[in-house]
Amino acid sequence: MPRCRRGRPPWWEPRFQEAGFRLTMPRQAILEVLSNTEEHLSAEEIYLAVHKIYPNVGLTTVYRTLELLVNMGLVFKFDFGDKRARYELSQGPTSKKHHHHLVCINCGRIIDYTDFIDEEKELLRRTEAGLSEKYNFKITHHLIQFYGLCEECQG
Amino acid sequence: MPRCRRGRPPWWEPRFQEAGFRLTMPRQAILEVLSNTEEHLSAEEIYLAVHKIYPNVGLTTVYRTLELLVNMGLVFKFDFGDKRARYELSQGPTSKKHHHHLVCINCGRIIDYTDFIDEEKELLRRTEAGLSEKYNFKITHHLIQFYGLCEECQG
DNA sequence: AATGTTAATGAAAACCATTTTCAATAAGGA
DNA sequence: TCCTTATTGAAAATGGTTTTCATTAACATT
Ligand SMILES: [Mn+2]
Ligand SMILES: [Mn+2]
Ligand SMILES: [Zn+2]
Ligand SMILES: [Zn+2]
Repeated sequence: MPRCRRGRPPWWEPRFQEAGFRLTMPRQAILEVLSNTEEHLSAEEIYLAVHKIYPNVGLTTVYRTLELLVNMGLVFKFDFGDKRARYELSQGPTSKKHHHHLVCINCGRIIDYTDFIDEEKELLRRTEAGLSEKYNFKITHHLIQFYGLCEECQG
Repeated sequence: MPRCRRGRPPWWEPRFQEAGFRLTMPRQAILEVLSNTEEHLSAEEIYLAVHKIYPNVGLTTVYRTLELLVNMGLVFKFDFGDKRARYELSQGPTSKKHHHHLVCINCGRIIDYTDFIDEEKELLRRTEAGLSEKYNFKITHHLIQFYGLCEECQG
């Protein structure tokens, strides 16, 4: 199993360095897969993608790596209601910023949206401030999803 | 197993009537349990509560009934990240209205909040309207949860 | 109140995404 | 290159939820 050293060092390398985790080939492969997709992949989907290039990487490692990446804050883990966790790179140089999701309850399609987030941001800021004070609750993050029917699933 | 007929007919009776579902004892017992709690119970917790009064009601029936109630819109199903679904009566004469949740990532405590929902409502309305138009997405419902540390889990 | 139809039920087994176990491997420092 | 030990893969276990299927009971009809 050859070491993964194609091109320039990826942006996540220093994150592993400073955290003291080993930057192994399976971990790099998983991060590459997540970097090169627009979708919200499940663990098994990531496993299959990695498996094409490195057939000896196991599903267990995919689960373990994803847990690590979530703990490191490099990856977000979502539940869109289809009985399996789905993962998304939390950020990155090329990637989009923080966003919320539209979830089609018919076909399962996920739409990222950032459009109305400016109005939302202000509300969120106020709401979080109010809640923090009222309940003395230290908010760290939030989950906002809208469910409904996508364009193709209406009519 | 005696029929459940204590006191005045509960508010959900007509909902079963018109939907053509049979109002059985296990179903009534489960609705009673959900009516008499402030918590967000799991299927097993509901099962245990029902089991105290009707030991012959099975866990399977609890799951099936909850699925039915969710489909009927009488109950909401939530994922608060503790590996099991949690359920809450969606409304009712005495119950509180639509609300969102604060989830403590340390102790798992769930706080219902309705306080800042008036400001939120307006934002939600605008956001949903904008999203609907932009993506031609017909929004039916939403999920909003704030995660963080509750009063007792800080400092 | 008795009957018939069939939705609803309970116990056990199956399901399946995820986690754990454990011996083998390899990343990175010395 | 050698050592330490974090990391890995295969297989087994886990655990919440669902399915199966024979039995029961809700309730519309007598
Ligand atoms: Mn996304
Ligand atoms: Mn609630
Ligand atoms: Zn759709
Ligand atoms: Zn707490």
